[in-house]
Amino acid sequence: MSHRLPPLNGLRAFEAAARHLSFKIAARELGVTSGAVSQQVKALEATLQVELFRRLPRGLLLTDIGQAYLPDLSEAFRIISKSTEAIAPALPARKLKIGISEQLKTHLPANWPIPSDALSAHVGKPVVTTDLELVRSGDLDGLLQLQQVAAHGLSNEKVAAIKMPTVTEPIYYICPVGLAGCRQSRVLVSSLISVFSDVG
Amino acid sequence: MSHRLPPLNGLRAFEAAARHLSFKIAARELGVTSGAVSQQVKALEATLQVELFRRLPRGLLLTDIGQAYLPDLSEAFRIISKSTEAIAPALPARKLKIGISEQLKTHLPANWPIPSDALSAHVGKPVVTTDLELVRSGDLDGLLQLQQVAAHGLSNEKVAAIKMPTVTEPIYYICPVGLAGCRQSRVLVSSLISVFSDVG
DNA sequence: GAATGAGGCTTAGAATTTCTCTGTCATGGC
DNA sequence: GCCATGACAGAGAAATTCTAAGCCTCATTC
Repeated sequence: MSHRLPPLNGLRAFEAAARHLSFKIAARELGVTSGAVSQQVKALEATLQVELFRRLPRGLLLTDIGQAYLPDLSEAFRIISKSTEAIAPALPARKLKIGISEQLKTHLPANWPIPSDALSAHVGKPVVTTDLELVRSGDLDGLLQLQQVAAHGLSNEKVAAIKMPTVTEPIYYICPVGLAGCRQSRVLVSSLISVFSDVG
Repeated sequence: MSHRLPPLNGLRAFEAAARHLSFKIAARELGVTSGAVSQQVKALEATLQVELFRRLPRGLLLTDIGQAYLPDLSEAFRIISKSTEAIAPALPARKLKIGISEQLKTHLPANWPIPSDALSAHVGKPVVTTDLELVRSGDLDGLLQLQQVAAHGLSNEKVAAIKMPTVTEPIYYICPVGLAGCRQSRVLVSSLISVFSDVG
């Protein structure tokens, strides 16, 4: 059986907004701006030729059609979420935001993480910085650099090494303690080991 | 309840390929190239960190994981398809491929159909041509032009009019008889009437 | 064995979609 | 009246998706 499906990302935006009756809150949940949610829902309404929401100055009301649509969509997404969890228990919540030092940057490929590499699903494009405060504040999830620095309160481990002709430079991964052993971090570390060398 | 969802378009590609055990056939069903399906499935596998297919020189086999995933996905898409049908009975199957004459083109906005307009969900970017054979062969779904021409075997109707200072130019819509009254055509015609004038 | 066709893979770049940012508008509360 | 809130709109940036072309591994035919 072949399905005829509307824009799936638009459905996701609608479903989140319908649960909260708010583009603003849905945007936060989806990790995008409210303008993006607004555009997605509007495009979906145009495709379907139906009105799903009544817009108020401060929030949304579901139309009867929107109200009828929501339960099935929520159920479908629940099925997808549940079955995805069953086959891939550790689906990453989002990509890690990593900072890398200028020095380390020269050793990495220009478009690291390589788009076709599995790591790119777990780590976003890095920011070039060594500012620990960005990690402490939560703006970044971690830092990768070649210098060892004091990083009180954070996990600070030697995770890989760059073998050069005369010396071996260790790579340090500094991140909140809670993220140190998480799946994304583990994938990041093993990717670094395959690009460079183990800390051995 | 908030869902954690993998790339939905990737799921769509996987589900179609899994039903057919063929990227080629799935591509035909989805209206894209097999390369596109291949890339989508590969990206999904990378995100989930699982193998969903075993690739053979001529076709696919599902892995155990892929086999486990398929029924739930098919069910979720069936729910979405069914509930979408219930609220929007005439979801367009695809966008109409329309040819417009050079002359008519000068009267239309440069980026017609306007992306934010409802028509853009029903009609793709037009091709500039007056070649009726493209309609007969199925390469185009219809032609819009200002000259009346003989078009045996096709529907050939005056659908709107351009009011100029000294004269009124009718717009002719030529298409296969079967498409003349379909939803996309009707949206197209009413859009032309709102841009220009009724044939009155 | 050689030639050919089938279908998946890969890559680069084109095309499209999605996103962000900024400013506007209509409230709603003080 | 002022300010805050949240949806809307548009332009352009960013990301994703797509196409086209060529490569690879078979499987079949001559």
